[in-house]
Amino acid sequence: MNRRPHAPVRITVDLVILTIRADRLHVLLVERDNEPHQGALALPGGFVRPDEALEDAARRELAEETALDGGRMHLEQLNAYGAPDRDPRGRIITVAYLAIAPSLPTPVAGSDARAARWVPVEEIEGLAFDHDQILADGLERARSKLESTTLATAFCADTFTIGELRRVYEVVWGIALDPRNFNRKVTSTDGFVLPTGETRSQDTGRPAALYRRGPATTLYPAVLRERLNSAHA
Amino acid sequence: MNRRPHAPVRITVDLVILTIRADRLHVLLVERDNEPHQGALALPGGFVRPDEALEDAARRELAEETALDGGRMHLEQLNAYGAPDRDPRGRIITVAYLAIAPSLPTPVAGSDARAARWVPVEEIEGLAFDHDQILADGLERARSKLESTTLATAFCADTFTIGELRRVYEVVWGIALDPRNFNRKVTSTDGFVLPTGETRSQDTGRPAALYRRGPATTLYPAVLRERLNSAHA
DNA sequence: GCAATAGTGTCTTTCAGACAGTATGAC
DNA sequence: GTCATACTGTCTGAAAGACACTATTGC
Repeated sequence: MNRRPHAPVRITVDLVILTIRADRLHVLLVERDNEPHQGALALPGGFVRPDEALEDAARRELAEETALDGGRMHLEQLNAYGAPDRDPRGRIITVAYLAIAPSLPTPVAGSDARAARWVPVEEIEGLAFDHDQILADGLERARSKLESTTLATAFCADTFTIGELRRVYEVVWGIALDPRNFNRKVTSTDGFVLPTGETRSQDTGRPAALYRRGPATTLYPAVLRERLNSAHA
Repeated sequence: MNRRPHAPVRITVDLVILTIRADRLHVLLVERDNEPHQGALALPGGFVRPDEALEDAARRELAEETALDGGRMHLEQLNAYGAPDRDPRGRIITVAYLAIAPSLPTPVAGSDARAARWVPVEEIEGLAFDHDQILADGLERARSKLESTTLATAFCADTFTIGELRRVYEVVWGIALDPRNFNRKVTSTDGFVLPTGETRSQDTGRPAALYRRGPATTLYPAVLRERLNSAHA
């Protein structure tokens, strides 16, 4: 029935690495310096080594690209993409991963031989291969998981203010949230954030209390996004 | 840097096919008749053909295994599993899919050369390869998506009663739900179910109104499971 | 003083959860 | 009639959303 039932293919991992810079959601992109799609922007990634687990390959690429301690960063598998014609070099299946990086005090640059740079997500179009689709899936995953998990804290440094956490939600969702209701919601959700007892002065206004991540991973009740559900005829 | 950067691997799709039979959640398993794991139970699956998209391969296997019209069944990608030692035959990466089949009036049996059979999920242990993990991930995905999507209707026939839909939730979640509150919730959620105007008599009791799937795919507000969140220290 | 942000309190509405009571069939 | 299930209505408490108000800083 099968012509070549054990058709050999090659496997890559591609990374959707998200961070927030200057109140905008950015993704790390590389400029391709080889064919195919030479010169086009693409998600960072690379081939999986023969005896390497998929997540190990993703974490290796993550460390190479961001020059950060990838081991402490949030990393989760997104999806596998395997359309037969997705890469002109042959059958290449990619397993995409979503990574969340904290806002970096020092801008990361030139960490790798390749020219990697942070690009605001709303300015992105026409990525190489099917990377537009992968990016869209990564964004949707991140937006969705903000609701029901503590993923938002992965965008923050070790300690953060409630205002910074709120800005994560606002930037990733692209909507404004009521600061007062958000404050009540976050501090009353058991295990979401823990007060450190310290405060931090801003440019202006009252200094904000500092928090660190709590032990919770899922949120109940969830932080709700909006009522734009598809529930109508 | 890489020893063999383009290491060839083989790709399979494995299927977690869920259905409800006699008020119990079942998954379709096959008995392996080849090494490795000969004689052990495993998820149905097979190699992806050279020019076949991943989802096409999954739908093909689904149709082969269930002898049903796989085209109308719910099918979604679950995860990729690629531990280097997950298959003793070499580097084999599997992309798992979750399929939901309606309760079948006629028991499906002997649809394929292989001995496939429905097994209640609570009786399953010791599947071949890493299929215990894949099954666990599939169950968790299904349980989670019952909350926020209309996935539950995929377990039902074209027309169904609210009681049948409630039994889907109860069986998949393994908890009891209040029939009266469930009824109010489902019928007041816009686009979830549409009344057909017809009724169906049961063995006993008042005949129930029949509904069909509505246009909604996501539910807002969600149908909540329970408060056993991990939000405590 | 003003501007800006942090944080508290209060009211309203929505909705989950509990449960009384009625409706309609089979026997 | 009894029994079983379908369905409606009502009450309560939890939590989201709106928003007035106070607190603490830099200027």
